[in-house]
Amino acid sequence: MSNDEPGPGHNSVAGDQLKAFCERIERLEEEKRAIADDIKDVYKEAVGNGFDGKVLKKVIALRAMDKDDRDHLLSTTDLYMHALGLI
Amino acid sequence: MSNDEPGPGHNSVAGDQLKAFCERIERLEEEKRAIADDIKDVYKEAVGNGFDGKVLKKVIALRAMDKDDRDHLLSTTDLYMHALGLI
Amino acid sequence: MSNDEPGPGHNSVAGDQLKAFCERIERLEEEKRAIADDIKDVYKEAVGNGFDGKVLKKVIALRAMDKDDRDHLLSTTDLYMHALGLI
Amino acid sequence: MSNDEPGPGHNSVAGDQLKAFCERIERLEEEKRAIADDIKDVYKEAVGNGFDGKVLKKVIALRAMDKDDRDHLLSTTDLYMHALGLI
DNA sequence: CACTGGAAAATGCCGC
DNA sequence: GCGGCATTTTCCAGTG
Repeated sequence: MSNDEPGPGHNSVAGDQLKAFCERIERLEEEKRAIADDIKDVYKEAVGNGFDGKVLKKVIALRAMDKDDRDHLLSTTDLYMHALGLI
Repeated sequence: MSNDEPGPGHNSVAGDQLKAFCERIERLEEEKRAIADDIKDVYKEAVGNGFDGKVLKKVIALRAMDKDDRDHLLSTTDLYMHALGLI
Repeated sequence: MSNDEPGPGHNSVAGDQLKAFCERIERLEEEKRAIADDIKDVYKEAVGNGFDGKVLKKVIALRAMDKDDRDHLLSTTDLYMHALGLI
Repeated sequence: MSNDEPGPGHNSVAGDQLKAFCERIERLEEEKRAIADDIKDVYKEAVGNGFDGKVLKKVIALRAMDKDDRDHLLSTTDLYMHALGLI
């Protein structure tokens, strides 16, 4: 070992620091996972109430956009669908 | 529509329910995003302290596995790498 | 090892087989990557001709669906957007 | 309509161009899908011959890296795993 | 400002 | 048939 200190073991400082980082990240990831599960539950509840989960997700994405972007997206999509005879 | 009340519009009940689901999901997604940002910050801090972020992520994934799976994975990987002359 | 021949090393049979599998997969992945690049190029060409790449991708997905699914998706989306005042 | 020509319909030029782009992309995507299926088949064959598919995928990724990156990755991972007592 | 790499989301697949 | 997992795809940030 590269030093003479008593202590818990080799490279203990960096090792402890590494472990601390791992634990902080793991804790946060656990929280994130819990929220992701909550989101899934809400989708399930919505589906259970007769809503279409896939469409629900789409409209939430549309709500997140600013109005101009959303209007452009919708009108261009419409235009292309007509040109292709999809509508 | 199922009632005769004056009101904000047709299908207001289902519309309100839909809006409520959207808002619950949006709120949770906001929380999730905040935690994801925290995770990124911790990674940055670790990198700032000299750790390799990519490797850190890998070892966190290994820590999440149960011991048997991890040992099997590591030893099999080693075996294949030797067979291929990668090591 | 299962024979007495001099040779490149231990476990050469399994090692050769492993290497062969790797090479077959790598070859196919290379082909796949080349086609993915071609697809990107076509999108770029379309954008260069004034089309909106994102919308183009959306309508291609719609074309891939069968008519009933597509009609249901479009009408439900419309319904939800109206209910939310997005349209 | 902005012209008086007989013809298949409004905006037929852009519409035809759009359709042509769609068809080119769809054709390429079909090819890509076929190759992806081939890759899956090879993995299945490898697994049928006793190899571990997940590990196989990992070593293929390692083979794709250049030697210096790979060596650094492997040694750093080892270092961290020891520091964390995973090995 | 295009481009690469990496994170997040969406889709599809498989086992239960 | 459905939930969980893996792959794929999409998005975004960092970088040259």
